[in-house]
Amino acid sequence: MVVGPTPGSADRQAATTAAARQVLADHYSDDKNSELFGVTELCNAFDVTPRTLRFYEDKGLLSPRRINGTRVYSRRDRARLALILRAKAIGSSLAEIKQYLDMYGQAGEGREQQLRYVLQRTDNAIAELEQKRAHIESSLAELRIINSNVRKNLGLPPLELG
Amino acid sequence: MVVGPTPGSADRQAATTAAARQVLADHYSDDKNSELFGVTELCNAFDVTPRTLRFYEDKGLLSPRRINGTRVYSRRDRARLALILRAKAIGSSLAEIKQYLDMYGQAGEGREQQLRYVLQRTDNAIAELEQKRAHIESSLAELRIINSNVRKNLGLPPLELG
DNA sequence: TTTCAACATGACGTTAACGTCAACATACTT
DNA sequence: AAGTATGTTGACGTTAACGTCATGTTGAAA
Repeated sequence: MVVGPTPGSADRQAATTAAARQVLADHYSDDKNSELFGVTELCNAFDVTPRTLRFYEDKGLLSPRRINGTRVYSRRDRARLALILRAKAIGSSLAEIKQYLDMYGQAGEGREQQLRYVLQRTDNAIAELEQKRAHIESSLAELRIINSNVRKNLGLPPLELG
Repeated sequence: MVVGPTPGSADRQAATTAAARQVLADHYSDDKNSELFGVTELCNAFDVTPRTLRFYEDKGLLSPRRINGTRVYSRRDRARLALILRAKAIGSSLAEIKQYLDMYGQAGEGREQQLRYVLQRTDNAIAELEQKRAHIESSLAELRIINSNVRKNLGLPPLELG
């Protein structure tokens, strides 16, 4: 643990990595006696409509269990939904997200051929995400200059570091 | 100038900022005797179709001059196109991009009321971009764990730092 | 038992972002 | 002059990602 006024970037990265492990753990979870969620519950939690959940199910992105016809979502389903929405927020299509979710499925088992395929895919996905991040950094740099200029013209102090 | 084997993050940020200034300079350029581009020229350069350029023009994102009816694009138009495509790549809609481009327009002049409005908008845009970046960082962290696990299972060395 | 709220399943409608096609003008080459 | 390349404008088609009904079912409350 590091104590101090400005948490270093190392801390942030460690926290991010820990969060990532949790997401993966949820994803791998066996779903046996894990807590279950109803459709409205999930809809409220993630601010989506039932139609959206059904649409994702049609597209094969979600596959909740059915109890008497009614959909019941597991913790794993919930984690997948979170991944879907996050991926959407950075501009991925549902088709891409489907591929994306496959990578979260089985990274431990499988024959060598299968493993190499997963490896290839994650390599590509990582490269694409880094590319997107670079785009964002560019946009941020430009907006900060504009922002700074406007602030100067208004006689305001500069922005704090985000 | 810093010389060394591993260019520090400070260097990268400086380069990014410099690039950002250039983009803004292009955007502010007067367009008088600046080099001009034809439609196919731009299409090849950015890998888009003429239909796309016309569509953006209809939407008010581009407004090239006309010479004898034929569209002629200035350096400024080119810069705007680059901004459009970059914003698209991180999941912005054309409607959002239109707002976005407005912020690049005039950040120097305008009455105080106008300036404060621009300030507000850039603040918001910056916050949203940082949010997207956080999403990307999360995805990257997860994919790197998966990638690392697969590599371990294949007896391969870990990935180099991106 | 009726009633009611929450779920289900089609089926059709809608918006964004272009693709595609037809028909025409302009300009340069042969 | 005739063809060919390159541009223009409609106008309609298409795909993704849902929204919006209409209609039927089911479990719990009144």
